Amino acid sequence: MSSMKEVAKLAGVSISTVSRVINNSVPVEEETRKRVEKAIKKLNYKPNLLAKGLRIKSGRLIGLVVPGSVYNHAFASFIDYIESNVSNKGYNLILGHNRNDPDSEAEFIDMLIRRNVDGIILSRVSDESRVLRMLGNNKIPVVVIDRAFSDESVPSVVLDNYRAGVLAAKHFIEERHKVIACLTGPLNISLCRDRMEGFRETLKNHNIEFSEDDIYEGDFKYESGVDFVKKIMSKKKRYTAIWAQNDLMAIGIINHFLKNGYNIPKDISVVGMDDISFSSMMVPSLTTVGQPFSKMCKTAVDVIYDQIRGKNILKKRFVFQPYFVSRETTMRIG
Amino acid sequence: MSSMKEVAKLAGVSISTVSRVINNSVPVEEETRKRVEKAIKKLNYKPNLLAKGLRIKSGRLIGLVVPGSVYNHAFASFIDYIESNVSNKGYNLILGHNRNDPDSEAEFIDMLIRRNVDGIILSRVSDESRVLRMLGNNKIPVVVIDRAFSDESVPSVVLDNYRAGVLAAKHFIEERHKVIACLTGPLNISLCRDRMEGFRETLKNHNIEFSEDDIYEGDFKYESGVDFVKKIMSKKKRYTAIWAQNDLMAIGIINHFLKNGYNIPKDISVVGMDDISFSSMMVPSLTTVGQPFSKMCKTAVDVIYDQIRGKNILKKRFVFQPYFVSRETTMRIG
DNA sequence: TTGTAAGCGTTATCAT
DNA sequence: ATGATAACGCTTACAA
Repeated sequence: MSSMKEVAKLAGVSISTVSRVINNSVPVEEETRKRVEKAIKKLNYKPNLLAKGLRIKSGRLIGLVVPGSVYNHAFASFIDYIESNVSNKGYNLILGHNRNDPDSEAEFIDMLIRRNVDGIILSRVSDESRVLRMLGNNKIPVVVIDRAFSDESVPSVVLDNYRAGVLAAKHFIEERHKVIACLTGPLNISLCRDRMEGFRETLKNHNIEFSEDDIYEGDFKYESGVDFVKKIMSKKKRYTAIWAQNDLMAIGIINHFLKNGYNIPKDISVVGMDDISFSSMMVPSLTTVGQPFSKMCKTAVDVIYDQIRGKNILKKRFVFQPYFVSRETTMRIG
Repeated sequence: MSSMKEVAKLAGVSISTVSRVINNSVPVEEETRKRVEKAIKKLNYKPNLLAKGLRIKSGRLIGLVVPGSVYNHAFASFIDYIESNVSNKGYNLILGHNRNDPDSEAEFIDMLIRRNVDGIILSRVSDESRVLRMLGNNKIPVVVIDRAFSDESVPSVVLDNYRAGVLAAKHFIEERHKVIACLTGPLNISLCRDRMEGFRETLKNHNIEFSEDDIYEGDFKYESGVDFVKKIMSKKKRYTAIWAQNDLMAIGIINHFLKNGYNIPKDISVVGMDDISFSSMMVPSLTTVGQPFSKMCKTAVDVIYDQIRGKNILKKRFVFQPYFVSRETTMRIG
């Protein structure tokens, strides 16, 4: 790699002139500019980003923390969308999985700070308060995606999870279901409770019986859909409709029913959530509550970008609406 | 962020002593070390990685280039596994998608070089020769995963794709199939041709008729499985077994058959390839030829790591064996 | 318009 | 064993 010095020498100018040509910050005489540009081309010179970053205190880097799991397809799209948007803005993405280990998560965030990252996108950190503490002194732009921080000073990009529950419930109501169950995600996660609330209240408003006994707590994994089916098959109550709070669990539910000779949707209707790519790639295809991942990721990056450029983020919480996709795993009763 | 200077001042030593304590390169008196360490802790000092990287010419960063696509689940696991291994070795991962655009790919690799990355992992670059040219001058450790470079000087981690074809064919032979088709990936990709060869030759050795007419070229996407079924349904020839060169296409095939009232595997056996997580999460579960992604990714990172440490990579090509997973989309004839 | 020089936060060479 | 100091490659006052 050639350096500015070499370019300067070849062009017969000082290194600051080279810098000026590159950043065209200050006017440079046309003739010298040409000379410098020729030298740059000849040496195939590209500014070193570490040196630049050290000097201007910006690594031109954005960090993304995701909960590490191959099995959560939703996060695969997150990474994809975020990377696209980040690179569109001329930044690079530095990726870190927090495998639900607060220590390695902290270590990663530490690294980010030490790299003079220009922004950090957090999705599902394992220890919110610790992260906040780490970020406290350094005024690095941050945005939380998918799960809001309780600390309202950090901007977040979230789904209207309550509304997701409403959409799922409404669908069941329209299709005249009366005996309904819900398989939630971990209930210590507030978005799961929000989804639950929307679901519960909508059913209640329509005078459909739905109690604590009809709520089952899962962990967002496929297996927990399977386990759930085993559990309810051993009970006397026969549900006609089930909402799983993510597609993976819904798929587990459907598959285990199918394996046991049930017909979906004739015997039982199932709705998922997320609208991952596989939900339309199965038979029967999955009816689900979708999240506008692509838009959410774009917004997350925009929020970081605005902060970088010193714009005041007025809105602290960017709420997106879920959409309902009616496919083949649900049908009308009777 | 505090700097060495501040630590030095607080500890009452010179900044070089601080550096020595941190890197314990040179012996430092126990008493001063303690003092310095106390200062470090007190200031919560962490070395700036840009400054360090600039000085020692190592960004402690490894770049990963993947073909950008949400829909290829296999690459989601790639990213996951690579990140784990990279971070285990104390490096960070900087991620870039090459959306089949040689220019943005080149730009990304350029960035990597300018960041003093310590290694680059390439999977499916769109323009091999260009990448090689870019890397030519800079002796950055490189490894190619999933697809070997024709230039044998670059180490690669690959699957024995020929063997994958053999495994698929063998299974069909054992199950007494005679009328067999294959849906390949893009045939300009050599690994697709390798898979094809293993498949074809094995069938030939067992005197099973299999001609060019039974080979269909797909593009690794779900839709191409669907299209394939449409195509063969309009022909007179009735296949009893199909090998798709990846799971996504296999799933497309199966689903379209199911939608048209066929029974899988009774009417037709289907084998996929990759063993993505969803292949075991469907009904019927997918019989497939698996790739040991986890091991391959670990090896790729190890190969980079060895190069970084100056070890001579003797073997230039690390070949992994596929494994066969017999599940529910295939059955014996008659 | 251009050049000189200081400084970003390290490491490494040289004295001491 | 420790401290000055140059250097890594860049940006940016300040001077000219």
